[in-house]
Amino acid sequence: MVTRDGRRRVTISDVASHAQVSTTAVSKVLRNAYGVSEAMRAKVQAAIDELGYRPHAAARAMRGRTFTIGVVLPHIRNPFFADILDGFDEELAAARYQAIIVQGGSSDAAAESRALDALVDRQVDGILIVAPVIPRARLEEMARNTPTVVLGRHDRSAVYDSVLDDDEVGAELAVEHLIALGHRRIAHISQKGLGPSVALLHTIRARTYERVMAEHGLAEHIAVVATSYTEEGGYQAARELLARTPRPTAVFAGSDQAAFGALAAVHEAGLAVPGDVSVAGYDNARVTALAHISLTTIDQDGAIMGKTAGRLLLERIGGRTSSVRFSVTPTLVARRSTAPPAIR
Amino acid sequence: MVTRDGRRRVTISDVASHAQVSTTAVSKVLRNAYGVSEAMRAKVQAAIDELGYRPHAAARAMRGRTFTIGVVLPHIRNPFFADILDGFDEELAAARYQAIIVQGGSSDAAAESRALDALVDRQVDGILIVAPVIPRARLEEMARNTPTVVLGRHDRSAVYDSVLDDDEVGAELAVEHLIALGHRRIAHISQKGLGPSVALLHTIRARTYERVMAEHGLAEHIAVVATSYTEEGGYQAARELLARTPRPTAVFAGSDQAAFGALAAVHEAGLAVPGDVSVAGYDNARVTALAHISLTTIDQDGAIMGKTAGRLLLERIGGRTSSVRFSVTPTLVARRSTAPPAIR
DNA sequence: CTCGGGATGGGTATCGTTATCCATCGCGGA
DNA sequence: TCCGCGATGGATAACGATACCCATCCCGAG
Repeated sequence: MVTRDGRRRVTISDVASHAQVSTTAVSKVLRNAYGVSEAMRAKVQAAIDELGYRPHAAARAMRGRTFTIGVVLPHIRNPFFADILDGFDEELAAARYQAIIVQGGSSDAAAESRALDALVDRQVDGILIVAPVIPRARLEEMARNTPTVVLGRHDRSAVYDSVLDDDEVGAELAVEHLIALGHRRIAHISQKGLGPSVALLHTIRARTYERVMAEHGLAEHIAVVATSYTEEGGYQAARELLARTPRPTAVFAGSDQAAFGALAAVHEAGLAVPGDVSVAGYDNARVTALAHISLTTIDQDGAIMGKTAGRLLLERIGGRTSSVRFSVTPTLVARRSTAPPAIR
Repeated sequence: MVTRDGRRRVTISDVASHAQVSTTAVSKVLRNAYGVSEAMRAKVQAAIDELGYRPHAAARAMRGRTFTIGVVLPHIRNPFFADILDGFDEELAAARYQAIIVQGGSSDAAAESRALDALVDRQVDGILIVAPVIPRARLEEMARNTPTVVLGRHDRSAVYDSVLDDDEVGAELAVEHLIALGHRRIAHISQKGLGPSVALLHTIRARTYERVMAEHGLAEHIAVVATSYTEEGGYQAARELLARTPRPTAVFAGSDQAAFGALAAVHEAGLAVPGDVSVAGYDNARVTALAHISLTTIDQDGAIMGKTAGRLLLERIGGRTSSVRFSVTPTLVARRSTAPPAIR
């Protein structure tokens, strides 16, 4: 391959001739393969360093591995994904794998499917897909050919690994917390238009909200507005909720990002948090801990989840075929965005 | 290539035999090359659709294009980058290019350099690098071989295109705004440890702050704390500033993310924004507009910058060799985080 | 002294696609 | 009738690495 400035990229043959050995020998050193003496290894490594050789990932992809992991995120705007990636990257870096991220389009099954194809076309060694909305069959078809870890989805599969938190426990914690504070008119912000699958985490959070409300005799106060787990979605949903009479005294948003939007709507309506309306989120994205936000939320340790996803993926690439499911138990983090309702 | 479930991936030869033509003909259709009749095109396209053929990017990379653009972001946590990517992706999708994102490690030159290498190894057709801190020589070496657009850096180059805002104007707007409100003890939060290069945007923002302060006879009140453009950095810097006696009445943070951290520190210290301390940021990330945050900031239109970066990159891939520099003029967006200082 | 086998290094087909030739066909002009 | 040329389709050598298989060397056992 000739580069634009006329210099050839350094290839394995350059290294081989420089070290006076065969390309096979160099390849073996690169792959840590069996049948290389210490002397050979040293000689080849010296030539590699001297020439500044770097393996050509595309060429590798034709026969072997690419040492590349593809990550599909709905959208990089969600700060919780940054927490996940911190743990994921850390785990991968140790194994000299590189993560590449593609955006799957928040809750858009077609876009998500395209993103997945793009990764397969690029011959990644493994895939991490976060909160996917595509059908399970599609996921499994993918996973049969490429090691796959699915993060944040509840259906079980024999062909991919799952990393998730117990959304039922988490949602229960949030709703119970608000009820314990004395709230009765508690509303919920969810996502819409993704089918009724109980595998999707927003469905579980919404159903759990309804169940817990009913268990406490608050069935008549159930109010779910389904928009999306984004600031915009949270804002729209909260505006709609605040316009109702009587308006809710507390809002449980299905994600921190949506809670952010809800906070904005509450302030914009001239109401105080938590004085007039309590707001709780879900994810405990690091940014929610900041003092001026201080959002009550449900913690699922993103960094741990990401780190685990990385480990599971490496194991699968290493040959494991059994299916693993890793679940973290969420906890309530009560901060200053929730308080008892005003007495009336 | 045999996939794990025993099925071969559909290749160009499968399409060729199915359509009863040569692989060359199929390749020509795929590339829109010269020398294909309408009949041929239709026949081949039908076979492609029937078999669900998708080009193998890695194999393509061995001889031609990958239709992949690499994006190096310091870290996906910064919400302003999401704004940039929205515009960028939109522009690329129309040309059937796929963007892949790698994290460059906030302000870590070694990590950034590795991320860049990773993209080159993967044979991307072009590179967008956002707010890089590596030496210009390294950037140019890269750009000579791969079409490159640099976003958010002020050095001029004949080999890559630049997209940026006028940071001098922006910083001036912010400081002048605070001065016009009546502030005198105005502090600034910057980044540290990246060398004194005047090409780096934080350097320009910091120097402009100092210049404007001096021009208004406020040289004695200049106070710069250099941490990093992150929430954590903004928080640490603000804590240090608030501990000083007398403490500043206004803080101009070099980025919205740092301003976020500063807001947290102010609240934690039991002080009010803007009553006790005014805070201004830079970037106008969409999230800053939310009512409960309502951060005064400097707008540089991220979506436009991203869209332009995409266009320039496609042009370069298309063969343009002249160098382009696209600069947006920032504007002040005054919100509720700034106000006149309390009378004392 | 030969033989067997482990350790080491190398030859080479192969992965899927592109790009550079080369071959063929049909048709109009000399 | 023959020649030349444009239009079209195909054969094939790369691209850079891997992995299978084979060749060689050395050493101890029989």
